[in-house]
Amino acid sequence: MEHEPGQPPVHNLSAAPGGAGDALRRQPQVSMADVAKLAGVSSQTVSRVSNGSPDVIESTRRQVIAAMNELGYRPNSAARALKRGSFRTIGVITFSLSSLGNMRTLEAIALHAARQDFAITLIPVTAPTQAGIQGAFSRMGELAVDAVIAIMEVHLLDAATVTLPPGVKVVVVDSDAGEQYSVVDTDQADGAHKAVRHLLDLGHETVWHVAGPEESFASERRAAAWRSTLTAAGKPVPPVLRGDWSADSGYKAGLRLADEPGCTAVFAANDHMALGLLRAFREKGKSVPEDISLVGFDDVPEASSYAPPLTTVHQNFADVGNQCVDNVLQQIRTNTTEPGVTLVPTELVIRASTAAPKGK
Amino acid sequence: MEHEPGQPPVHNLSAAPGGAGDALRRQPQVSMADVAKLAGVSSQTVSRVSNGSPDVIESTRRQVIAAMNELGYRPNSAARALKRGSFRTIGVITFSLSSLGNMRTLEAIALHAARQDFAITLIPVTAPTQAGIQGAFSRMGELAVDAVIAIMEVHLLDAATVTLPPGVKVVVVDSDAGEQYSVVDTDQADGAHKAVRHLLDLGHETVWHVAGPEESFASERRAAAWRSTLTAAGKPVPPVLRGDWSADSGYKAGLRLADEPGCTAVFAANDHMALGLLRAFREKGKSVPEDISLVGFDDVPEASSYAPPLTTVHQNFADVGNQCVDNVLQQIRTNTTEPGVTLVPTELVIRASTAAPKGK
DNA sequence: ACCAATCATGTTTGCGCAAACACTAACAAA
DNA sequence: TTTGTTAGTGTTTGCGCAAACATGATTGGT
Repeated sequence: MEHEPGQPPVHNLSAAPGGAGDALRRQPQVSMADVAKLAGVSSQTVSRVSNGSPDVIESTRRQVIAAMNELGYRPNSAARALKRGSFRTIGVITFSLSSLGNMRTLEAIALHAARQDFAITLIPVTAPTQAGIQGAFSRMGELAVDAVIAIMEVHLLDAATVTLPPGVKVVVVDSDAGEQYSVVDTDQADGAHKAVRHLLDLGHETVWHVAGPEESFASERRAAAWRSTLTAAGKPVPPVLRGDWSADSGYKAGLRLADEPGCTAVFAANDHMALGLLRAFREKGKSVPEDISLVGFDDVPEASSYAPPLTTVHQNFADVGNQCVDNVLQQIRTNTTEPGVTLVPTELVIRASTAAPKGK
Repeated sequence: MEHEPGQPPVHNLSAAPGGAGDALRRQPQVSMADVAKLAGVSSQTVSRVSNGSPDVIESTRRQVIAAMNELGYRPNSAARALKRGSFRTIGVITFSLSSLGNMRTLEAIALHAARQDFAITLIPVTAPTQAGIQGAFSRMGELAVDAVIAIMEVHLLDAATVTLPPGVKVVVVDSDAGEQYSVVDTDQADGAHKAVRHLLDLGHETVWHVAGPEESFASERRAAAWRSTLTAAGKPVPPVLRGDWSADSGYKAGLRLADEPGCTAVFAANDHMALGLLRAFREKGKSVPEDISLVGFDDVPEASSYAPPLTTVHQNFADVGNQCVDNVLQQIRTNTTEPGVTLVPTELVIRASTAAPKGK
């Protein structure tokens, strides 16, 4: 077996060139030509080695690699990108990263993309305004990304007259724009359904709901699923309380709910609001789960340390991220744009915040 | 005022070119030459307009911009980077993003960099191993970033034989490697000092400490400051309990602490562990702050909804991020590398989890 | 009217790389 | 032998842009 075909590209060269001297001005980069000269081959051969072409005889390859190491050669990705017309880069547009879910998703995206040798460029959007998004997409264009993953509410995306360079693929997270874009998201409806079903199965007459903000698709879909599950079970649908995802808003909702006589079961649209509810119930002298059962959504790491440990719907953010990358890469490879929705399943994690209602 | 000097670069061109047709293969990008032809000028003039050179007469500029818009021209950043030798990109290396602090810092970095027209490339490191870091830095080299911000424990950085291309600047967060690198970090010691001081001032005999993992510099510095504050006050120094930042580990520590007879005040190295402590104390029948006072660190958004609302040390992650970017940009501009430590102050947020000890 | 000093623009060049093609040597098939 | 055939390598070319320099068109000063 002389030189097996398709050797992996030679990356990861160590040993930077010497002392960089004065290091003012842009250091003359070591180019393929330099390596070629030292190795006594043509620069094209260096290119071939650098790209793992199988058509290089082993001895030559070794010489070239030796020369690369000696000079500390690093491929210049600008030139490479210029020539190839691709940076192997995916742009990720996000609003606030401060939501746990977004961050986890981003992390998974970055990891998964790296695995396939794609880099991630982060384009943060300051304000959820037309201008903000417009600017982000514009920057995208300049950055010559091969694809874009947008982690945001899609109605904002629509509002902006998106002017992506033609040929750039888009995947959207957290939206219902499956007809226009490729969408990947947690199966919100299924998760909410499981949560409500669980409470109903325990024997509760009905389930109250503390929803997230109206602008959030995730919130709206959880609410819709809550409602439809109740309706399907022939249970009354109590009025929706609305929070803003924060523990504080949950606390406020909890204060009201604690005074609601018939309320024995609550489904909070996320764990942080559930935390607020827990606090409110405690202050009002309602114990969980004896007086009121509570289910959250997200399964934040601390959920098991809430008092009591929270029954909640686990979201698999890593999977969402992976799916995004796979989807986008697929689009790049096949050069097609395929709208559609990919749903990532959830899992109900039952802990100590739910029980059968007292009377039963 | 005909044409004021130094007009801002023309970015943000709207109106993508028409229908992209079949859109297979790499779309022939609209180049400066195309714009030049349409505008009836040389491509150099287009370049000048694109870069906001003041040496272009207003009428010409308008023509060029019109042509740009008509064709949907977008500067090709690959070519630009090739020519200029800079991508205007900062690489950010992180381990897990799932820590609140890291993600907040990252967000601030992204926002602040964008403000100065720098892009962010995310380089995630899977495992805290030599190989992992090595790989990340290697990718950095290929990505031709102008600078690197490493959000990680620096001992890992040291362990890797870092081979960054010469001329790339580095800033490290969360480390004490101020002699080698430029370091930006929360003033951990001051924060911990404030926390302990607060408890002492309330009249507690001493303060117990639930530390983070030993590998963490943040954890170690908080612990050191806790110790020195006690010592300076002439108080006994109880043994350190050690957690791993998780609420669960805090819970376990809390179980032990609750049985400790003389323990009336605890300083937890982060809020999540404090949450676990709270739960343990509750289960053990110890009430906070009546029996035991507790201070956390981080000031996570939910801290105010803990039971009771947590007194904690607020970290200004946004500031850390901004400082990182400023620092790195400064290094790029002046082309110098200046080791040193920038400390971002903390703030003690007093809520309901601390009080004077019962006897007093 | 002359020259010089602007100013606005055009021309040439090459950044580093890899696609396309050209070439050579070695060997097999006819 | 001649003619492919292939494997390994070299040569040319141009990606899109902007620095450097060149040119032409205005000015203003004398």
